[in-house]
Amino acid sequence: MRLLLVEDELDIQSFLKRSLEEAGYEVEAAADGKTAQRLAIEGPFDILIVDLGLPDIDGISLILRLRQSGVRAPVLILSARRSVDDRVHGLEQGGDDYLTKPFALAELLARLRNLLKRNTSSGNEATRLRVLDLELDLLRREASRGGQMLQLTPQEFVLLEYFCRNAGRVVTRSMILDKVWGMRIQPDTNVVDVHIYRLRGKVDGKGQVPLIRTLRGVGYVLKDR
Amino acid sequence: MRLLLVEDELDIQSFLKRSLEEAGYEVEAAADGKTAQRLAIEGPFDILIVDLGLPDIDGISLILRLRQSGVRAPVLILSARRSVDDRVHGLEQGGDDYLTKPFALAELLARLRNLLKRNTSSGNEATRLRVLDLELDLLRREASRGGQMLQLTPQEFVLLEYFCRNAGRVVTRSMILDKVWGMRIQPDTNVVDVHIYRLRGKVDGKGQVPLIRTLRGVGYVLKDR
DNA sequence: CGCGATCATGACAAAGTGTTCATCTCGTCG
DNA sequence: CGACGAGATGAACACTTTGTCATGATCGCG
Repeated sequence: MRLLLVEDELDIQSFLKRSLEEAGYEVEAAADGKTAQRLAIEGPFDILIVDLGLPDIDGISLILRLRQSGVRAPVLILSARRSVDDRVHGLEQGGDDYLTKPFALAELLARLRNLLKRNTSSGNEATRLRVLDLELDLLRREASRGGQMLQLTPQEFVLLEYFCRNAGRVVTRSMILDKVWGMRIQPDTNVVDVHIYRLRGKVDGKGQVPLIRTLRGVGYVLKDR
Repeated sequence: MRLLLVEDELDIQSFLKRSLEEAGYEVEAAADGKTAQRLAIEGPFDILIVDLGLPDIDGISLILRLRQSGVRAPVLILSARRSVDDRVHGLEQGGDDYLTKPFALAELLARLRNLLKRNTSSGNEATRLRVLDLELDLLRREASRGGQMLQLTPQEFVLLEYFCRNAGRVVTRSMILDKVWGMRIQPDTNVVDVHIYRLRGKVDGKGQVPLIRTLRGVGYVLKDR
């Protein structure tokens, strides 16, 4: 595993380099942005560790520039700042991670392994459901409507998932009870009604086109067109 | 869609037959188990509706016998019994469903559509994680150890899922905080400790080999061998 | 229009979750 | 060995989530 370490404080650099080599990485080190950029582009690396406090260039800018140069390897960002730069969060979408100093070496190593694994394994295995402008991420358990995140409770998510799997079809209360709550019989409960009510408050709120329609005496339908 | 209706009460049979035909099904009807068996084996059906109260043979036995004869079509079981026969639940694994009388016609139709869809679409898309004798069903949010169901709360499930995804690797508290709780920084919380404690009570309970090991000063590991 | 059934809604009770605090346990290191 | 510090354990509390219940609104039908 080839690793590029970008760290300007030389004592920290040498300490990390040694530790990383002991952990089995093949480490190249750079103390400033310019060197880092040159190394990163010529030699292919599996992963980069970048300290934000570089003398010649802002760490974030360096990373962005590397990305533009076609460097795809994940970056582990080191930062002394307690208050987190928002731009760092943005970077996480690109498969990066970060760590604030001081940190335990064990944690650095664990995060490196994590980044490498994430990158080599097949892409993110999100399972998604889409119905009109409704979107569910089944693994993250997150839902959104029209791009707007919905703040659903776990149970509400399950209910909405069931609706989406049966979009456009009538689902009766007892079907919902079966599949969402796993109950048979129990004639005297209105859990379904109540949860539909709460779900509507979040999914069909203010000014939106209502998606959950009631069929009196039968059940409910989720509109799918 | 060819449908076999097995119902001994003739008034109900004719009512259902008519209704089902109006709903677009091609319906054959039988009033006893022997006739049902003959019809089921000769003509191929897409779906069967079987009433449990047959005169000559127990409905469940009929279904089992049909299965042995190679009938693969899903069965919707009708039952007058309020108290549910356990064997019926067993059948559900085979892609069947059931309904207790009295029922709304709309519900019968909805369940038929559901059964047909389930059968035609690609098999169940459960996403599973396995570590030793631990098993997680990510979509159902159910976990078991050694075949024994674990009664996990939602948050405990998420935590255990994270452990399983990183089985055999060290995970630090801050990694867990990041990925399970989505927090950065916040040095003064022991949510992780407390939840590990609660999770251990369920996963590593009584006499079991402990799977969650503590690495002092570092974090935790889930044993994977 | 008025009645009854069905559904919606708000209030409440119970369970789940995160925090804080205090006390124990046990490895590690001087 | 003995002290220290990290982690485990357990309890108490506030807050959220979830299910139940009672009541009010609404629909469909005569």
